[in-house]
Amino acid sequence: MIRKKIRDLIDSILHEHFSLTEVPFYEVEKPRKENFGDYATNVALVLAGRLKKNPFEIAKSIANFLREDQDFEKIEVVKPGFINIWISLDYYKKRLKEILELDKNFGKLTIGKGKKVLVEFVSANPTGPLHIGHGRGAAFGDSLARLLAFAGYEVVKEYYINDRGTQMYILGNSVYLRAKELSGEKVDFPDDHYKGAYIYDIAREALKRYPDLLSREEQEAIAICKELALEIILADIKNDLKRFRVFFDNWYSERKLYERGVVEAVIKVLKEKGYIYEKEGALWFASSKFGDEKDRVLRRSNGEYTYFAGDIAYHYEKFVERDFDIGINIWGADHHGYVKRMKGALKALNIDPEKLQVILIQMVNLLEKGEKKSMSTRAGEFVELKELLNEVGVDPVRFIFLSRSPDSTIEFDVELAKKQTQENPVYYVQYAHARICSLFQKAEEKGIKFEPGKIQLKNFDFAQEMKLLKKLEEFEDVIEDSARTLSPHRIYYYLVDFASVFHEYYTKIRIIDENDKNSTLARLLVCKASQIVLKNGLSLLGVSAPQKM
RNA sequence: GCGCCCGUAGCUCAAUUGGAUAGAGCACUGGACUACGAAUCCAGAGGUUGCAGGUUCGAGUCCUGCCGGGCGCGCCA
Repeated sequence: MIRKKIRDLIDSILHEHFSLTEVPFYEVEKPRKENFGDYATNVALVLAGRLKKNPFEIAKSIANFLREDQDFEKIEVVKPGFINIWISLDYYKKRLKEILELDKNFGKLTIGKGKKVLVEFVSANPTGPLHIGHGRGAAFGDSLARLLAFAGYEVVKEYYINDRGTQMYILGNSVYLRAKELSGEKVDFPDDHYKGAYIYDIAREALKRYPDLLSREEQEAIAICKELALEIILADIKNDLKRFRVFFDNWYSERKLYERGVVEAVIKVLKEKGYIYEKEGALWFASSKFGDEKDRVLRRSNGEYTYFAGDIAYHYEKFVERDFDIGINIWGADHHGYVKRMKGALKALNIDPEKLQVILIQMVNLLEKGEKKSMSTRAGEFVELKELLNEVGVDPVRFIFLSRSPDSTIEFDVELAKKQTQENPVYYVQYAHARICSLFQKAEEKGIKFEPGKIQLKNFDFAQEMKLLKKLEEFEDVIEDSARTLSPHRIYYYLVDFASVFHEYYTKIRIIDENDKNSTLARLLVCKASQIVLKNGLSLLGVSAPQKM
């Protein structure tokens, strides 16, 4: 964490020698160009205005203090007032051994300070199998959760199940109607019902389990169908997620929220605050007082609560009863209009809306034979996640989904994804890991004992290894930045970059040289550290790091 | 009409959150295996960051206005 060290050092210089009590935000970054140093800072430029001094002079003065530290090889002051810093080889050597000692824990940070974070994601309605859009949300949420835990947050992963309400009823009725159809009855299948083929499967199962289904009273039969559908679909969803290496700590039932009376209780709280009123037989929440465009219905005139009512109760529990410091909701971008009312509800309940961070994930567009396909669960038109996993595999799918910022729409060309397995960047990164594994096997075969603690680094100059050493050092910074900006895709780019540096090194340098065991061991040390970084990085994305491939 | 997101190389996307000469992969052209894995490497070509203004030491990034695309605007979830 040399970057943090630089920042701490500059902070203390500013306190001591510039008598600044509060330090404004400035950058300590890895410059794009090598000739601008290993790290660079714009601190002098930021301070120029405040101190009313020439930034170049400020930079020179700060640089002089920095030069006293052993870990820096060289410090330069350039043009408008950038300070460019080169790190000493001794520092990197020291770090190499630390990486090996930390192993699985290398990259772990404490910036989360143990804050309790609830990451809620997928939460797809249990009205049909997961499609690839859900897959993106699943990969993202899961990876983000891993990342935050690694960064020192206490993370809980949760799936909110909408197991009640209108859509569930429609699901039950869809199954019921299909069951009738299967028994030879002619039915009018409404357009707003679920048309997927899986409904027939569930209907068949219903008829099998309840042979007298159709002779029962209609509402009772529909209720039976609903429960069965919920059970089967939820099991299917859980199964897909498990296969996709996505595991939840909690499956949070909306229905149980009602059974515990939370919804009623929260509405009562809102009523006492005067934000609830009745109009046209419905119960309304005055969300427009809190930034929403208009007021929203909580209980419809037919007595049914809306989804929103349950969601308010759910979030109330999250922040009040369950005491989470941060709630991160990962929603499809089509739900963006929902954010304002949700935050409005939090404000009304005296909960800081900043505690809730909603990440909107853009759509996955399906391109099949050059044509865009609409994806609707209701119409039964979608590519299922399991189908994609069958054809492409878990690792590539996760890797592709995590390669983009949530803000950007993914154009998913199904044919290309199926065909492209060999050229997928995931193999590029995994290959680097497998190569290292095979190196160690080779070394063992040749009788080279790798004992990190005993390796002598004094006579090895690391000239060829510098690029790798610098890249290794970056890992923790990447974790920090990814966690701060909630951007797992940054890890993706780092890993591809890292693999590239490693492949280049591997091609250029003969690592195992039986005639020079000392140098061989020094090089193997760098390889071991690289292996650790690749493995830890891939694991944050939920992608495997194979020994062989 | 209003709101959110996007517009960067032929295609798919990055860009350290306002930093220095905008980078990768795919595709294309040419090269590298009698040595640890060629699922690799090296080199080349490819750009007025949608357009026009503005803010400042400095803009792909922030502000305003256009243009184009996606999504949403229910007593559905």
